[in-house]
Order: sequence, then structure tokens, then C-alpha cells
Amino acid sequence: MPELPEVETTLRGIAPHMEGHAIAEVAVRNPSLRWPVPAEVVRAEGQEVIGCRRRAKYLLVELERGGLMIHLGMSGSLRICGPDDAPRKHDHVDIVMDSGRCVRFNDPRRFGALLWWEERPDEHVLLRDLGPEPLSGDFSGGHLWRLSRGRKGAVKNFIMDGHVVVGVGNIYASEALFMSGIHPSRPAGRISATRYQALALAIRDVLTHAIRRGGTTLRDFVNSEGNPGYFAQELLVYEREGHPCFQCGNPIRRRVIGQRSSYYCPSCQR
DNA sequence: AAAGACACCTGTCCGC
DNA sequence: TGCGGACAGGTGTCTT
Repeated sequence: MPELPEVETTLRGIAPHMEGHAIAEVAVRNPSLRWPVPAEVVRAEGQEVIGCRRRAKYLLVELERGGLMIHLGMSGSLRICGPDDAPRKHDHVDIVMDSGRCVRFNDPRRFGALLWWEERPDEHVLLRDLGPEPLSGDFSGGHLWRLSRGRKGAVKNFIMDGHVVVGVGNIYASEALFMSGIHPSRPAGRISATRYQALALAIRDVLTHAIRRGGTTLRDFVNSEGNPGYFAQELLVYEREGHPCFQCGNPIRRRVIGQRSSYYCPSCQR
């Protein structure tokens, strides 16, 4: 479910309810997420939230000593709940604030995670080897071009590799490749610096625009207020197999690349 | 080092 | 109505 824009939207939703408030309790209803929720999360109790931020698709809740790391996996979401809101199906964890409200983690497929870090989260094993943030100055066409030299795998897999650049998931990979006219199966090492320039710009643009729209809702994504995102209606190729290309009118095709559905226009993308 | 397959799990949709 | 199969936004891990 959540790609980077959805995670960013979630971050902006929870931050005002957490920053400057103390955590009263971390109530774990079901600890069996992707990794078992560690017992250390109780160390959050009684601590004030210094800040909330995002690295790749991980949400980091920074406390006075240590902090929480949250990943939404494929189907996870966070919602702000009041003290009287009864938990629903798949509501696995509540982070109860001293305000009485809580940040409630729901995840039907349980591919998400709630972890504890003790210090320097950016050096955590899950974060330390990740590539640059796509919306930061460290990301560019030149970066993609340099890393791609000699690589024979499909460019779509290349841009979805978190060691190359973080935050480009299956929806926005298809979208950005369409926007830059690059065929998703093309070997990454056989794309010019000029075309990588266009691809990097497309990645920035599509992510920035989706964040402004509150993320993409395909099935069940809701932000922390329980509202959907509005980017789905602007998708150019994703889940549009057989529909006419907005640019040339030919039917959009679907092809499995790296075990993921990929959508592209065979005449606009080469 | 790079690339590919597979794993984790639940829900939904479609054809028979 | 039920059942089986395909498919779904991610990513760590294992094998070639």
C-alpha cells in the first residue's frame, strides 16, 4: 500500500499529535509483525517525543533516549484515535500519548514492523546502506547514470533498488519511466546520462506531486485522519492495462518485471 | 557484486 | 454459494 508519498503523508499526520507530547504507553495487541515487536518498545513509555521524521519508507520517532522505527509494509497504516475508539480488526499496536489520543497501527498482512533503536538510527542495519532520498540534493541523473554503468538488469528494478535510491515503489516506478519515455525492461547500463537526467526529474516530480495530493489510494490507503489520497485519478499508466495511452492512444501494456506488475506504453517508451 | 527467486500474510476479485 | 487461483502498494534473505 504505502509508497513514499503515503509514508510522508502519514508522517505529517502523526507528527503534530506526537511531537512535544510524552508517550504514556505502547500497547501491543499482536506482536507478530514482520519481525516480532521487541520488548524494548516499553522504553518509550514516559518519554517525550523530540521529533518525527522519515528515512526511506521508515518512520522514526525520536525520543529523549532512543526511539521507535515504524514500517508500514504493504498494507499498514497509522491512524489517530481518541481514548474511546474501540480497536478494529488488525489494529495491532497503540502508541498512547499523554494527551489521551493514540497512534494506532493497523496492518492486515503484517509485513510492517515496529522496532526499537537505541542510538543513531541512521546507522541501524536496516538504514545504513540505503541510497539517497529522491527529494534531496544528493539525488540526480548523474547519480543514477554512474551507478548503472555495467548493470544488465532492467532499469525498473534498478530504480526500485533501495541501495540506488530509496522510496521509488512499484506505482511510481512505472509512472516515472512513462514520464521520461524509458522502457521499463531496458538494461540499466544501456541508458544515456541525458535520459537519466529526465528520469531523475520525473521521479522527483511524480513523488512531489503525489505528496501534494495526499498520496495514492488504490484500494484501502487512508491517511492518519482516515481519509484517502487523491493521486490515483492522475496515474498515467499504473493499472491502466488495455486503456489508451494519454500521449499516443495505443493500449497500455502490463508485463511482469522482477515479479512485479509493470505498466508501460510500448510506443512512447523505448 | 549483481540478479533472480522466494518468503512473510490477509483480503479481494474473478471464473467455474 | 463455494472453491481455487491470481493478485495486491515492500523488502530482507537466500541462491545462483
